[in-house]
Amino acid sequence: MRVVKPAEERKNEILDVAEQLFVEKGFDNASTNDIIKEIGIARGTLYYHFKSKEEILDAIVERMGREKIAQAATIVADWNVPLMERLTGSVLALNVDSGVGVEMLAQMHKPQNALLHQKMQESVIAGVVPLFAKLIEEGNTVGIFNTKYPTDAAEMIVIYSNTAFDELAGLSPEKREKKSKAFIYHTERLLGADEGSLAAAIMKIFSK
Amino acid sequence: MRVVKPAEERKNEILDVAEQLFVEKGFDNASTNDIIKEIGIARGTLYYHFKSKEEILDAIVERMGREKIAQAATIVADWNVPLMERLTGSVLALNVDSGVGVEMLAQMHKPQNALLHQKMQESVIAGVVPLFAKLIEEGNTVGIFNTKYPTDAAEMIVIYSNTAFDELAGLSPEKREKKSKAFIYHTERLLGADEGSLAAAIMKIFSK
DNA sequence: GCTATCTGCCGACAACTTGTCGGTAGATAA
DNA sequence: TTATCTACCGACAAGTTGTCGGCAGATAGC
Repeated sequence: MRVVKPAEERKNEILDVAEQLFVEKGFDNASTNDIIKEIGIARGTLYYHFKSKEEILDAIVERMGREKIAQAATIVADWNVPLMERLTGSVLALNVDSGVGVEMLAQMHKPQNALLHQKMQESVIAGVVPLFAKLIEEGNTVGIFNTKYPTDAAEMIVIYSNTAFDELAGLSPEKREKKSKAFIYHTERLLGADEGSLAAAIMKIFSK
Repeated sequence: MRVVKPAEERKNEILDVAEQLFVEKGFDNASTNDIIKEIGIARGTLYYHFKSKEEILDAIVERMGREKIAQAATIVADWNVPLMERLTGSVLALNVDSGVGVEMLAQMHKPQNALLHQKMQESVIAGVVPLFAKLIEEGNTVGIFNTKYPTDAAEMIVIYSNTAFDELAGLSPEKREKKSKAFIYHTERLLGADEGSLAAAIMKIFSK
């Protein structure tokens, strides 16, 4: 018996299942057969909605990226919150919180998911770096930051946080503590902020 | 007619061809058939020397990583050269020079090669970061650097340079110029070096 | 109400993939 | 001179992605 659904619905259904499988087993190890069996549709149906496996991956990345960027954007745009907290908050959102769960992020950093991870990184960088750059420029004029290259500083922070935050997962509490402090320390330096100023903002976020 | 070679030789032959194909077409798109046809051996021969395609990749990464690390190590250990130049020299070696050519590095950063790239990055980071960290500590005691977290600073520099240097390739000369300057600027800040001190060291290297 | 079309779906099939395995050639050892 | 051991061979199993002709059921046109 065949079940018919509107294209958008089926597409999302496929993306949901594929996303889970890709993250869980890795893009290469999860086959299109796994996807269609899980949903209970035929081969042809899958290829009716997406023209290749890679296109499914791209759609997933697009979707996840959009969510993350949107989330960062709301934080960045919240004028009620001090500048410094908006910056740290959105960096955190990008890496630990975010629509996708923590365990998912960990999965994404496994070698099998290198492609997914890289595409996500590109997507997020493209979307978020400009936002951060504006924030940093704002900080420049306000006087809490001081840097000649806001965009590049933003890029460096995003890239590093993205690759370093998952190392954190497998570390002992002390090492994690140290690495986090180091990250904050270096972010302050990159932005030309006073030592400890960012750390203070982060404390504020967590005490809320 | 069958040609017999000592295992080591055949292994290297396979690695050479595989490396070229993986970089050129991507790990997934280059098939083991491509490899054996190019060399002119049978399927069984390939799997006699390597137990999987992935093992071939790992061997390639291992070999490339070893070369890069060795190269960085020689530069770092050259006591005749000033500290600052040793640091910049080895960062450059890691990214633009090195045994593998420039065009190869560009290929390696294409999405198809995400896995190769990621594994290489891990390998290089593990090998090079400790070297850099020592160098930075040395700079701390000498007084040209000033940072609380030498290891993390080293890591940040290596990771960022590794992902940012290839963006450079596709940029206009002016943007490239600006991005390079930004990178140097940020490296100085991370290390707590005087502004312009690293830039000067780099000039020295290129004027040689 | 009766076709025609259009949308979503089906599953067999072609053309690949990776990895296995029994067997073979030729150098080396006994 | 025979046995063994190393490197090699190629057919094959099991699985992969993507294609394609055709079908079912809602919607549109008459």
